[in-house]
Amino acid sequence: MTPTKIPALGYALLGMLQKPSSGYDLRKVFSSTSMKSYSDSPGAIYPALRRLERDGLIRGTVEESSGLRRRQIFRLTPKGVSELKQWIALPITREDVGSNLKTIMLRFAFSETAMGAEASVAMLKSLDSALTPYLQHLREQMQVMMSPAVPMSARLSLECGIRSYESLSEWTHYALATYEKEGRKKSGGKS
Amino acid sequence: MTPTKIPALGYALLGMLQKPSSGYDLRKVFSSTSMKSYSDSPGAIYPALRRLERDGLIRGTVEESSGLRRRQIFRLTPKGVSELKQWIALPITREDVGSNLKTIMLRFAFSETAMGAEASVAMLKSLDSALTPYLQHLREQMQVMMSPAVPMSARLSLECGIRSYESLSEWTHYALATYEKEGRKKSGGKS
DNA sequence: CGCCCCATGTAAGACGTTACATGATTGA
DNA sequence: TCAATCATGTAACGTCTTACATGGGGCG
Repeated sequence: MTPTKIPALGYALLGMLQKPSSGYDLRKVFSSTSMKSYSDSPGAIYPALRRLERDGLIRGTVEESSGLRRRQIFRLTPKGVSELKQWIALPITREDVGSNLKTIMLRFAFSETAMGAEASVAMLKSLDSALTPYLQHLREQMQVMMSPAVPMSARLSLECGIRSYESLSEWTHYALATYEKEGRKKSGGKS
Repeated sequence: MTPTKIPALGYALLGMLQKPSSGYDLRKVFSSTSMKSYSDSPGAIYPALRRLERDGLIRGTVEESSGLRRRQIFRLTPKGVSELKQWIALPITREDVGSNLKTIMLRFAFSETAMGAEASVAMLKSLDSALTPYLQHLREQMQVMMSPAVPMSARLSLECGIRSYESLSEWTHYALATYEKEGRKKSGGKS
């Protein structure tokens, strides 16, 4: 369906554009948050915006009224909204957990606004499921690394990864509990 | 001094080449570990190796004796060794901690073989120093996000980052303690 | 003999980085 | 009026992705 594959930066922009913004606004957000890893340079953002517009996922309208200067405000089109939702709802695999964790967290951050709390909860469950086998895989690698031939810094480095995924696993449970609490508040105490 | 800037993949290869290997060997390691995020495709690795060789950082020699088939074994040149050391010894800044953590951990993993345990310890201390202000920065962002206008998934996403850096901080202390223990063992109990 | 794995490569295209360019507005 | 910031772009360059190509070796 999607004619061209969208790179990570494109999806980050789509997610941000759930609130209509100019390219400059987006750049500011990108450079002031951890999203700067998706590039905050104009040479990346403006071409990316034009590609998204070319593909009909966003549309820009010039704003003159605000007295300042020609500013292009971009908004998601219906097609853009559905593309964003589809990206967020993508299944989470063990491989993703290993190499695209940043992207997964970005999708999660956008999930509630784009698709509601149920989708966020679903993502958390999916993430938790992918995490278990991945952690097991890492622990197996640790067994291999226990040979004294392996330098300690390499072993510690792997240990750092394991700890970080353990902490992530704890976070998923914490986040799920948080959503449960919220749900009870909204639907009235049914104790 | 270095004529061309070396991308992350190049340094990953340099580090791996502390043990002489063929391009195929490297690919296998890359795809079977978390280093696959530096790309495990031949279209990236072989050109990268050629660039490193062009810049005099590695040298490849054909091996025929093993009876199998034409295989190029690459080794670090003295220039390559010093480039690798210099990369590992780079100072760790708050910004690095935010956007290049993966690279930092890779440098640490290589540090002991390349420069000895003292360098690894120095990296850990440098990392710990950079971590404190970065964590503070994240906590300040959390204050901003406490507004109810911010969707919970976005807040949780930031919380995940904070926890992950807290866990990293604990790991640095654990790793430093591990090196201290090692040091005592080697230099004989001076209790 | 055919098939799959070893081991190496190449070509097209898309993308990001870097650096520069442009003009209009605000503040000193 | 000078500098800085706002807001947008463009061009060159290098690199990665994807997909394909090549040829020998072992195995059934």
